[in-house]
Amino acid sequence: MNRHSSEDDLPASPAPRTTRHTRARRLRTAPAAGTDKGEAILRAAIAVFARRGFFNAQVADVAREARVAAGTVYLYFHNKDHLLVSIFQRTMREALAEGRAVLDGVSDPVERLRTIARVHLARVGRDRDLAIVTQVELRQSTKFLEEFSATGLREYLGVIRDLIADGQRRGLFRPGLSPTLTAKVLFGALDEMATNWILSRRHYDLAAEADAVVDLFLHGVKA
Amino acid sequence: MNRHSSEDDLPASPAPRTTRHTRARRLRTAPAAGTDKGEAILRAAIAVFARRGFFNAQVADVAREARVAAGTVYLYFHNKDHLLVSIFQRTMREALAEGRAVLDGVSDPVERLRTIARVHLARVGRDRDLAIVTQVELRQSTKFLEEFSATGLREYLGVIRDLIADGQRRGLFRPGLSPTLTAKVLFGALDEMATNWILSRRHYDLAAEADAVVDLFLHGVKA
Amino acid sequence: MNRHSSEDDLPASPAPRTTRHTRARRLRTAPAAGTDKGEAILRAAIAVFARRGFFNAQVADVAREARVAAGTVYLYFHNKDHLLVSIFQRTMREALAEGRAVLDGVSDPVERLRTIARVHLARVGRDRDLAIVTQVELRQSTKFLEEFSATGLREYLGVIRDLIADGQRRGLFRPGLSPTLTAKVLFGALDEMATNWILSRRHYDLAAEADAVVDLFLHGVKA
Amino acid sequence: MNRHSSEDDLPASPAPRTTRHTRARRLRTAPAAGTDKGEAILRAAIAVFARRGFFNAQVADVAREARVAAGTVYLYFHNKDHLLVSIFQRTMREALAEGRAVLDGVSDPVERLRTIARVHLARVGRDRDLAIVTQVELRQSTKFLEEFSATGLREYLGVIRDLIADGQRRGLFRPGLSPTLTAKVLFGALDEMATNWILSRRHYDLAAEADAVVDLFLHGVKA
DNA sequence: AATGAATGAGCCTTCATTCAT
DNA sequence: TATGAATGAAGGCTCATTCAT
Repeated sequence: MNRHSSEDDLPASPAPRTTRHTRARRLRTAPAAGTDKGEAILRAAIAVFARRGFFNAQVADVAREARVAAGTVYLYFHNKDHLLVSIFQRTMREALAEGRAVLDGVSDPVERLRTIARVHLARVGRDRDLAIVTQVELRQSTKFLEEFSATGLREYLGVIRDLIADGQRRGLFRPGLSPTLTAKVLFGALDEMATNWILSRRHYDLAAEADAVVDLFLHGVKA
Repeated sequence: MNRHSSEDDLPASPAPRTTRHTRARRLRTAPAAGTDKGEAILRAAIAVFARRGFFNAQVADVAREARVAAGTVYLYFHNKDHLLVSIFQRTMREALAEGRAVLDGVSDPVERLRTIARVHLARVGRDRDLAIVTQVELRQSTKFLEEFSATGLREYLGVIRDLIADGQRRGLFRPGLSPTLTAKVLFGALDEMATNWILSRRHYDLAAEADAVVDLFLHGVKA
Repeated sequence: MNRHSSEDDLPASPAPRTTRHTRARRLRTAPAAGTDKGEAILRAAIAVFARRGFFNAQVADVAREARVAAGTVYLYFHNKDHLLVSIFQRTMREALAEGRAVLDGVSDPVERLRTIARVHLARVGRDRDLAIVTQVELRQSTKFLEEFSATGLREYLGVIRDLIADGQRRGLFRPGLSPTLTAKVLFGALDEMATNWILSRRHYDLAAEADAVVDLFLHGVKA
Repeated sequence: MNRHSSEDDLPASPAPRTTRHTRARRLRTAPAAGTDKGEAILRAAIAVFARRGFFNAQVADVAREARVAAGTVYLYFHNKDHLLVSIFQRTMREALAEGRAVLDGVSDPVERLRTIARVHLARVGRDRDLAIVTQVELRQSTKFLEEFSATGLREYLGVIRDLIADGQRRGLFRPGLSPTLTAKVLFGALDEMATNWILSRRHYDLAAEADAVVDLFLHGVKA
């Protein structure tokens, strides 16, 4: 983790230069998924980072996995770090987009909770390599974690927090609870389920546990 | 993370080498805490790993922080990895010991839950550097995480799981809950509180949140 | 300075390739100056080499400066070295041509000396970028220097040497002097004036010093 | 020529740390010549740079020539550039010291001139590898040249200039001459003799030409 | 036991050059 | 002719580890 370059967003095919003298390659925000080389490199990075860990993975490994020359990686990403950051940003953006889309028609706080939990775990459970990267490799350093925390997590916790507050206003949830703390508890529970799933040898259905977690979150353990 | 050497336990005062070129040095299991150089090196490692991250920290940094020559580190620890593993093992052992001691006279499941939460967060909140290492640096790779999971976490979750099952038997907790999942949820909640505290700029009292978490865990959010 | 390709001369409009995969492209000897792309590339190279130094300059920089694609450079020049060699050869040729033209009607050895010095310094002082390349960048390696020495310098020194010998024959110059050494001394003096001018922050008139140098060369320092 | 590190002076055996936490290795100014590793590396660098040119030389080559591991070079020099800078600084310092020592008892301006020329050419002629480095490799970039100019050359020219001015005051030299220009002319002449000697295949005695150059400088070419 | 100079394998990144379009 | 995306060899530098003292 040498230098940080969080300026850019997602990689893509080297974009047509808008100005003549663009030195630093501008990278488009959304590559045509599955079509171009940047996409292939990013996929390769996910696989390689998951397999060997970010620090042990070599850029050459990623290039090989993407069936690309080593130098080509640098046409699409500023450096090794940027690969990880890009994976994170892309994942976060897609997750939040999916979440918002799914939550769109749901106004009942309880139902929203259930939806969030299901989408969260279904997403993680869908791509094990990606899950390893986001659940493990991304949390390598406080630097990344802080970025993670500052960027995506804050927003995610915000959604839950608002939902809780809304439920309290509607009289559905206990008024004494701190929405912030409550949001952290739910996220922590889901995150732990995810991490446990990754570390488990068994390939059980992670999403299937969403309802149980929400049930516990709603009613507690007390009889 | 080059090679792995999980064979040994905690470092200690270097035993006399039996042969001249003993590659693997024999390290006592339990160093007289706080007394010898191995202890100083371990403390230094915690500080340095917290400050710069495990991968960016150099063994020479740790040695300097411990006011010791670089080579000396290798008299007490097999390699850089072993420093991290030792920190983890020592922390885990102490945490479990403290937990057991405190839980010793407490039989009421609810009270046990409260105790666990308080001790957990108080421990993390007591030493920020150590917390950074255990909450962040230790989770760098699946390799470490798996060891973490296999060694300490399993036991920790076991304690909670048993407690839940006991509560269920006593009719205190809802019978339908999976003790295992329930344990993960509680651990996840506490762990998230801990990680959030580390990433937060504010130095609030982490332990103070234990009761709120337990209350939520016990009664859920539902009104 | 990877490979050397001193076979060819100046770049020109790319000749039609005879075979499909002709590795060495045939380049005309004398491009229509100022008209074609090769000329633009050469100019760009001078600017870029002067600005960043030959080794730090990238071929892509030259291409960008010439408003041409990177690959186009290779249609006109064999490789990066060839750019430098071409600059040198062109400059040398032009300098010698100008020198000969100006010296054409001058037969008096003293006047010839004065003319040479004036033309030399005026030439260097006319184009600072080019001067940087010829005075500094071109002298990077013994390889280039040897070529420089073998090609242009030898001829240049020859002109001075003959002039000195002629003057001696005419009884104008001291008979004891070695024409060769004397030529080197004059060239060294002029060259040093040129290099000093480049390194100086002040943009004084270099050519204005020609007469003083010649005066010194003619009469020495002795009172 | 990537980064520049002109802060330090000559390399030497890793100096005993004065303070405990010296991160950046301080390098002593004058290594015990011929005794330590830094010296050996510097000698190796001169040989390798002379043989292959600075840019084409690899740090590994230098290390091999010095019979040292590649990493060891970095214990004594900050980076590749620093090797070249160190050669230059050391040479300059020694040359100036020798010059001053030899000039010490000489007050007659003419004799001083003769002495300077002899010492200058004798020095260059004494070590061909070193001469190649200082006459050729060191003049690679304006960056180095500027440093060269600013550091040693300025002082060198200053000595000649003062000598000229002194001679003028004493009525030995022509009053109309600019001491500065005159100094450049002499230096340029000597420098050219040196460079020519390097490029020449014949291994003639460079120092032997000193008197002829000075004679020309004193009396000019005019009969 | 302790030191710290020395080692050398390892890796990210650059950039001259190619070639399909 | 022209393009510029792709290539991949090359090399400076780091740093965990060793070992002579």
